[in-house]
Amino acid sequence: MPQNNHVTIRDVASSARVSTATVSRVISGDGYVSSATRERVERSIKKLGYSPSFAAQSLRTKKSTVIGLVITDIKNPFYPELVSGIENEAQSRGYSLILCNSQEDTERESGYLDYLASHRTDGILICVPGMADRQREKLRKFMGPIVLLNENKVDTDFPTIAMDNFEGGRQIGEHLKEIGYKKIVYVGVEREVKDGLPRFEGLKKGAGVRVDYISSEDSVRDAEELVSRIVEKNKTPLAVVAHNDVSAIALMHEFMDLGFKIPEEVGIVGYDDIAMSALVNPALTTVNQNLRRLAQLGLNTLETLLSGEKKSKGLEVSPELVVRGSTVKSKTKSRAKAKKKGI
Amino acid sequence: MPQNNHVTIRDVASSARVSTATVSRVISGDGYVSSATRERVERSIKKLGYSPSFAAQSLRTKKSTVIGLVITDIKNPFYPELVSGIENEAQSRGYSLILCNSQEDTERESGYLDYLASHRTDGILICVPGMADRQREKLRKFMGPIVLLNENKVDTDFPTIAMDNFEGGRQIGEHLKEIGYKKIVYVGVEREVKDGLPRFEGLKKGAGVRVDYISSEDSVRDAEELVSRIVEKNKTPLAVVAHNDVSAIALMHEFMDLGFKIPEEVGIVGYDDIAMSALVNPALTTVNQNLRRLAQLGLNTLETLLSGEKKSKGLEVSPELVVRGSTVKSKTKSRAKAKKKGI
DNA sequence: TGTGGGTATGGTATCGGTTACATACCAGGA
DNA sequence: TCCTGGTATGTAACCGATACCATACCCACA
Repeated sequence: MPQNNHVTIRDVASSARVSTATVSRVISGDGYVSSATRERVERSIKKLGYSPSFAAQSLRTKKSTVIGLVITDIKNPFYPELVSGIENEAQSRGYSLILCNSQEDTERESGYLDYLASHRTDGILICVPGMADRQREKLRKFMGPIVLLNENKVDTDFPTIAMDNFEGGRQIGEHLKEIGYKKIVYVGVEREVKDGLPRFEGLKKGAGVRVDYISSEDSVRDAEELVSRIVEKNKTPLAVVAHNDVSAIALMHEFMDLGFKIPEEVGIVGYDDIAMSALVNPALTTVNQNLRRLAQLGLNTLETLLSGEKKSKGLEVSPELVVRGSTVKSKTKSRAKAKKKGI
Repeated sequence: MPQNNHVTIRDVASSARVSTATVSRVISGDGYVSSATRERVERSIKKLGYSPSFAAQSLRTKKSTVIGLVITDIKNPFYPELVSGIENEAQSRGYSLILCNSQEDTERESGYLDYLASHRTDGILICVPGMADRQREKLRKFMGPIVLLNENKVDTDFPTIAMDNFEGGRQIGEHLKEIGYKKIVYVGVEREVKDGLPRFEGLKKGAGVRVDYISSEDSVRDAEELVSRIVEKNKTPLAVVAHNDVSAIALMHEFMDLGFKIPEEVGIVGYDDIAMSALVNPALTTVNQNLRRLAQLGLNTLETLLSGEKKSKGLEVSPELVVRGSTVKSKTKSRAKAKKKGI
């Protein structure tokens, strides 16, 4: 690696025989600079490999063009999609992201908030259920806009972009009614009742048949037990609606292990539409939460708040059902394919 | 949100009736401060909600305690595991992470390197195959240690932590030999031949039977075509070894659609051991790359380089085979369970 | 010729910390 | 008594940018 001292704006200035002010004008692109000077400066910048110190810039301008994104756990397959959507949206608006994995840990949440504050992050996006409540104090002290993603708008003073969970549930319900399932079981995750309840309500509304509600702390770990509870109490055919795709996939796995036919005997529906859901067998019927839209609205809100306006709070994003093989038997692909390939 | 001006060290100093130097000593915890003064300062800090400006600190000290982590795409399920491992390791050593999604895009790679340079990031971890070559110039100019993760050590001047791909392939091979598959097909991803080739070689060595090599640009998108190529040229039983788990799951899906029995007729092996691999049906036999170890070694190397020592380069991490239902028929779980549950 | 506005550039205070150095007090040993 | 060294605190230069202000030139127009 190169020698110990960074190239500064002064090095560039003296190399191009101008003042630091002129170099600064060249970099920022506003103020008067003759084209001859500009070229000379740009050559020097390139020659020396200069890149301006973010610390100095942000100290002086009191802007960081960085926003914090707090999530629970990047290993939860829901988040990579969200992060990716937000990152693209942020980048296209000139912001970069500090990613904070709170890991469901109050200590870490609060540590990250200090961190974001000391970095003078321009704003914060939070997508951690319940965190706004827990960190009320710290958040109130933060100097800059805060937007909650996927949080219920009624619990909080902060602007929120909510997901329309009721509507997602309703779409699932209608779909299942159409197919003709007479019995539906909703499998919730206890920590996420706030999202789960409206989905459950929507589901009942859309399906118009009886819907049972069961839940556990960790529906993946407990998949075996949940499934045995379901099969003890119900006769097939029935539909199982899980709180998320990972859970749905685990449950589907268990049902298949027990010899149940999917979707004829047991229909499975997930939520989130993670990438993997299209790849499992049968592919999973699920609800796409429209994260791109969420990202756009989130950053829109953040930007309007940054520009000083008061934003009307409480936007909502509509999800969309994605129908796949776990509820609807796909045409016997093997035949179709065999023909196509001439086997 | 609070009023426009941040609390500075001067505000704290005047509130506690000491100089800024004393406040600084309290914060950093070194230098002489009487316990009475320390307490007074700490009370003021808490009262005012002060948190030191990272920009000012890092400008003055020329340290950022931030390291950059460059990956290709957080949506690739291999990465969340890696990111999470590295983040934990980094945090426990007092570093925080800037996550850079290069998206396979040379422009973005180079943009992120500028970004990391201007942030005066203390070091960079790169886990993007081939990037070190493409960005040779920029990397050479970067002032600080750079460690390549999962990159072949022979191609580069930078210290690397490699994954022992040959060994991973070998373990798969031995496992398949033990089961008795006489025919094996390796499905590679063109962009990742550098990892794929040693795995293929290890596979041949371990299996001791014929192994075909086919590949495509995107083995998920092309799963249908790949599978039809495989079934045209081979008779069952055969084993298919994919370059990664996502690809393996997609291929397995296709085989099942065509009516093949897994694992009796077609055995499937993946690579990476992503979380989903344990949840699909049948669960996927795969290779765990021991990312925690990778994270530890990566940060060890970075830290020794930061402390000025020259590190002997070229460490390697050994992977471990994880055997599941896609190659070995699990005991008829349904029976066992039915009994256990008294059904 | 004088004035004014557009263009081009330089000087320098400033952002908020850290740290070298200076100062001052106090206790204990020579 | 004086000196020494540990403890405690303050003063101010400095890190590397930005941006306000000043300066100066040129040209057009009154």
